[in-house]
Amino acid sequence: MRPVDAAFFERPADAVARDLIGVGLLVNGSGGGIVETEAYHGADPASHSFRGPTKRNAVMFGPAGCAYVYLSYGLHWCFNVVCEPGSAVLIRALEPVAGIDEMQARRGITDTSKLCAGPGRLCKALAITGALNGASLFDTPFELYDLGHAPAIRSGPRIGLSVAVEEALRFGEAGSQYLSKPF
DNA sequence: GAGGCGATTGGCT
DNA sequence: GCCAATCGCCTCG
Repeated sequence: MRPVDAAFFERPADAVARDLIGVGLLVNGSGGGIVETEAYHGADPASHSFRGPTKRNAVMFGPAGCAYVYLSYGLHWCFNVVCEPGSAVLIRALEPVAGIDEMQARRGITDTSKLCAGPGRLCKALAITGALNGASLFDTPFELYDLGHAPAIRSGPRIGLSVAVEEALRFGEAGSQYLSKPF
């Protein structure tokens, strides 16, 4: 598997999104394997960066490999990784591996197939908030690791958008039971 | 300075 | 399947 270093993220968001499937992500020791992502590129009408830098999306124009965390619908955090300037990958779902007890307690449920199945759920399970906006994924509390296997990848249209719905920029592990929605 | 809306979720019909 | 919750950001006047 390709090493997950700074150069890994300094690429177009769709390539990073595809290659992140099967990569392990931990926050303060809890997390698991990434099974679902979405790419948001700079010329993308659905991307926060589409109209240029603003206070909220400033991180998207900063260094690759940093976290872009924003509040959605006034109550859910969404976790992205910055790629090329103005682009990012939304982490939508994880297969729980480590710190499962902690994640179950934070979510208030025990069903592991729904623990991290969706961007808002994932952030709640891993305790990701706006406090981590701009933080590097190569520094604590983050940890990236190689799961050591290359899963079969599926792609399809992104979820929850009103524009650019036709582009197949959602990626996921084929047949995973931990997806927010099946492909 | 005010109004509208969103990369969602969980609960109720 | 539908709808409310809830607030920061963006657009417009």
